[in-house]
Amino acid sequence: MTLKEIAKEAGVSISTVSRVINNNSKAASKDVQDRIWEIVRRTGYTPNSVAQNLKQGGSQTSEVKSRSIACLFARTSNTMTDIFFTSLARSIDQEAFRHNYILKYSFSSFDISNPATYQLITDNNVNGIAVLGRCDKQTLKFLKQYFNHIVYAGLNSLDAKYDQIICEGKQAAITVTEHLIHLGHTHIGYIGETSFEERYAGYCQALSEHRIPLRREYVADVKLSSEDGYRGAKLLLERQAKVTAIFCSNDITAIGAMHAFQESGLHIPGDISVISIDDIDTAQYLTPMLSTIHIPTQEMGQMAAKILIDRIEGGHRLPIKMNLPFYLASRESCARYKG
Amino acid sequence: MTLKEIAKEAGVSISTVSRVINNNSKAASKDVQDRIWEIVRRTGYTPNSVAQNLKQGGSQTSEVKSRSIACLFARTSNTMTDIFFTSLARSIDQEAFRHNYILKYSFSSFDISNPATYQLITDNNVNGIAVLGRCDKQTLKFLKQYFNHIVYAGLNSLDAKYDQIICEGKQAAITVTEHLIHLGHTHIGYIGETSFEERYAGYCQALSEHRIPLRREYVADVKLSSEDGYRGAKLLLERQAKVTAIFCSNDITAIGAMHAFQESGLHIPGDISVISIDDIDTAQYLTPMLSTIHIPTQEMGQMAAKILIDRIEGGHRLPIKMNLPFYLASRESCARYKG
DNA sequence: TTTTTTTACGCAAACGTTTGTGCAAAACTA
DNA sequence: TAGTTTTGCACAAACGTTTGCGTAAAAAAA
Repeated sequence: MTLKEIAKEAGVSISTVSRVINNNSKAASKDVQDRIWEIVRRTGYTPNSVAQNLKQGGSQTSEVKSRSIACLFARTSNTMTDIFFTSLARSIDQEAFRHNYILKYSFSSFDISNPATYQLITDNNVNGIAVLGRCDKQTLKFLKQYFNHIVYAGLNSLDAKYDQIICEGKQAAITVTEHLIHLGHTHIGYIGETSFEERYAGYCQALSEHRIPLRREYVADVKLSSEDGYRGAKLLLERQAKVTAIFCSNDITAIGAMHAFQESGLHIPGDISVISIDDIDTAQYLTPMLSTIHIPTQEMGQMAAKILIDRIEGGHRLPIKMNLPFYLASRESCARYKG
Repeated sequence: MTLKEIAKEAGVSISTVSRVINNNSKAASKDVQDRIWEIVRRTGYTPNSVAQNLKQGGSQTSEVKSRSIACLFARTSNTMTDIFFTSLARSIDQEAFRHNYILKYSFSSFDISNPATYQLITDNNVNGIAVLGRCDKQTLKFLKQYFNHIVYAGLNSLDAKYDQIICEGKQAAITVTEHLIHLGHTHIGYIGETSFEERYAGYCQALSEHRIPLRREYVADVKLSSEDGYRGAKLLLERQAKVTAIFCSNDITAIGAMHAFQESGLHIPGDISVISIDDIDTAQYLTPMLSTIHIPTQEMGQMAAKILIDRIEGGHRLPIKMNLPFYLASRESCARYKG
């Protein structure tokens, strides 16, 4: 069904049909309006959004009513199975829904050779993008060329010129590490990523501020899956690192690490304390219940979507940097050091 | 940049530019071609996909080269944080990528009042859709009107007229239940969804085939989060159900259930065996390691994408029903009944 | 040299919309 | 009744493409 066909059937011109459907105001007589709407309903006509967009938007970076946004995952790793990013994206989706926006392209890792990314960039139907996770300046600069509106959401701060929703990963790491220190631990291990990693930086800083030497053999540089956590813990065990507490980059990694320790007969938290960051849904149902930092992914995604949509609709304002608070969910996996 | 501008600058007609860029064959003289490509490169021209699509596709259900597909989540619950669906979708994304297809609209739950769904349906840029998870006939029928190509992926079979990739959830449930029975258990509980649920049906059937009465008080009808699993287990404990083994709908639920049991001082598998379905990454790193059914989500997603793309490109053939095998990952959480 | 084929390119229509302009007829005003 | 405003609608241009058709010039064949 097209406007043309409706027009023919109703015996009016295309423009009249278009006006009736869009303005639905007094662009036509009651009689004509009724006739048109009847046909629309009967035939189940829906406007061809492609044509609409062509007509309205025109040039590539359009500002038109496609009312859609995209999520881009900054890290090339297996982000889509990473619960942190998934719930962030999901929350963005939900909030967008409330504003009658839609989220497409929610899978694409940023990779210009990836057709999804390419199509995303050249597709003038996307009004703005949310960049999720650690992202370097070059990439952001590049994206800025193609998208009028960008909001970043993640664990580390950016240049002040970008809209950003952050929950300070470094601070969280410091909080975690100090929690262990306050419990009397001084031999604190780290399992997770280290390079360009805020959480590792926080770990180092907290140790240094408390005059605790950073020992290379206490650090297992691994990726962030359960398997990696398991391997990381095994590595520390093999090295016979005399750690009494472990800080894992995230909960998933912690699950793997805890298993490795328990497998070796160590008791958590009796023999070794474990703590991490994320607070995924299952964290409080593990045995022992995992102490972790709660990151408000729900709120972060919500704010990211809100700001993005606000930018799209409200024109330009000064960039916002929004800091959302985390909190320590102290549960069973950490105990006071009894030396 | 538009064809028009390029044409003007190169001193040729629009059609020539279009032909050069698309056919890149001998539609123009070497000289003209070079001139055009130089301008294209210099200005970074990219064709306006909206206009392309309008021209080519035309009507709503187009068959054109947008090379994009969509995922639709059949269940309205929190599917996007459900690891099972996430990894399915992710696998589809990866496979699509290999074929130079892209996956957009990966979040949308099927809900016609949801603008994402609406836009998805009226957006003629999507060549086909993959429906993930339990889906009733009416919905499929409805979708069939709007999409030329549909493939279903999930745990239960459909009418033979649809392309479908399935891993028999009912069979998996039977296998799980029989595994418990073979271990000597006769008082077997169930935690998870029951209505229209293949897994529950399998549980019932297995019990019945082995002449074990189905007891209502052994069944906790809950949703599928960890919290629900926890509550389900608590419920059984409160009822003082004398179960010696529990079958949970999925791993996430099982994590919550295990925690509830352990919290009550029960030992797994010493006092109670727990088994479930999914085999998520963390399952083997839990303590105790979770016995579960491994569902080949990776392969399922891959096949779904393959078939969908094949349909899009190869025209119509007879519908395929593909059954992928599961296997029992027997780990620590189940033990022989010692009565 | 003439005829035929090929090459190289332009013209214009079409895809389904939106929207400015124009013009009759109907409804007011004087 | 004549003049003015309003209403109701059609015409046509435009958005950026693709593509069938036409044709002049160049190349090949006769």
